[in-house]
Amino acid sequence: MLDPRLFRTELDFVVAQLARRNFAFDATAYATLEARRKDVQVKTQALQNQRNSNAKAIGQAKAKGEDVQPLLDQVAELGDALKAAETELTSIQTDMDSLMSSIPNILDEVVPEGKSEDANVEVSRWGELPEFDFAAKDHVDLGMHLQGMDFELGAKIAGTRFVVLNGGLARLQRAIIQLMLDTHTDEHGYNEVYVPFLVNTESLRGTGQLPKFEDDLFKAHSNPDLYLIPTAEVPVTNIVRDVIIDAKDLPLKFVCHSPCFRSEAGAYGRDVRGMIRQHQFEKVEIVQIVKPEDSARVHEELTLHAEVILKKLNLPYRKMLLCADDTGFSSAKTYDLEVWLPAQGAYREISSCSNFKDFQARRLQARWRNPETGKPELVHTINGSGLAAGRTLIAVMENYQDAEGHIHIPEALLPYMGGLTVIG
RNA sequence: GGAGAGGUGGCAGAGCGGUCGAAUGCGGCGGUCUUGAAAACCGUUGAGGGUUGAUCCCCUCCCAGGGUUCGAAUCCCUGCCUCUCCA
Repeated sequence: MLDPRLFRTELDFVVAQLARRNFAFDATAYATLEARRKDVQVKTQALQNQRNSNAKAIGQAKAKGEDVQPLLDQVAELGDALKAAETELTSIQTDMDSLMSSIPNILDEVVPEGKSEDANVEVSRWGELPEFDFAAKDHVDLGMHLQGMDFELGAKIAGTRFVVLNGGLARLQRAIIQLMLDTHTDEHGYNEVYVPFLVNTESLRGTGQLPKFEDDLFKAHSNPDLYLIPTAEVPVTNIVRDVIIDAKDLPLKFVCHSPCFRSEAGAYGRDVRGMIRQHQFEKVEIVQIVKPEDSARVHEELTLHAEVILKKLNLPYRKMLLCADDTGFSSAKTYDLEVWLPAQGAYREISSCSNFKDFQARRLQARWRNPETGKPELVHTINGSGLAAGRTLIAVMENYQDAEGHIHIPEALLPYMGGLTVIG
């Protein structure tokens, strides 16, 4: 949610900024609605004031034992007028709210213009690409060869875009998750949390998935108020919903491992092969709740925290600054980390680190008490995958394969593999 | 699954349908006293919104949503949540 005051005071600026996203904002319709809101709100409050003073007068007259019937007659029609005004105001406010909550965040000034991922800007690149003296297999061939990855079984049990991992590969994914959790808690100072994987509409509204992106979510059939989380960002960030945080407790740093569930409604036919795009995948999410003045710095820092995992696994990657059109609805600025997949000969997204500034905080009413003003002010929220575990598994498999189709365990994962050094 | 109790300000805890945004205690903040601190005493202390140049002022909020009433924290209905007892 954007600051309503911004719309009242700098409408032209807002319209121009939203245009960068290709978001056509109807300023005229907004202005009309806003004018009506003001008008009806003032009217309603005047009527409420009248009702209150009438009631008070009647109470006082009654206390003195006076006859209140004349007063009662006097206020007879007030009730209907007030009810009508309140109904109209509520309806305007509902319209205003749905309008406002469907508007994306304003982009950071450094975000490049662009209408597709081709316009994303490479910020940095790390690692040396592996060279094989044989034809590198992709993770699907490797996984089937090792009898550790079964898509047909996933399809039988659940449907398309599901997988069953078996034996060493199942353990490898768990090792990857543990490495991430240990690194973020022990080395980066995050607090590990375990959270619900089903969340209510309030929570999804708070982080921005609702109302616009319901199609991307799985909804619980028996309880229409519950959805499977598309990312741990939702439950974790909602920890601070409706909270006023002490300045001394900031920043709050959370790390959370969870499964993620996505309908992939807009992705028919994309990445249908393998584990790249599944309805269910594991992810370790890192989240920071910070003072506004810190968010730009922390966004860089948090992205580096995700990069540390790739470096520990010695996986080549590049960091991309997403362009205007590729930046998510709630985000002001996003870095994607893309890992090298030898079989595809391409870099693929493995982490997305975003600075939401106060956009989520305003929806969440997540605030801190600024000691300088003494007032509650909105926090900034920042999060990123650190990393997507399923895709990390793929990357490890493809980058650490040998000519026999065996997977050599990266050194950083050995402590978690129970003595296993090679899968195959 | 059955029976009951309850959800009030940062916390604890009052509140005959009529100056109740809400007693009181604790905590927080400011002050007096003190060499300093503690104690004691005095004062202060919720959030959102409207209006305004800024105050004043006004509105809303006592779990959520409806209802009754001139008037609801208080009465009625529904939902959510918490607790106790029984199975």
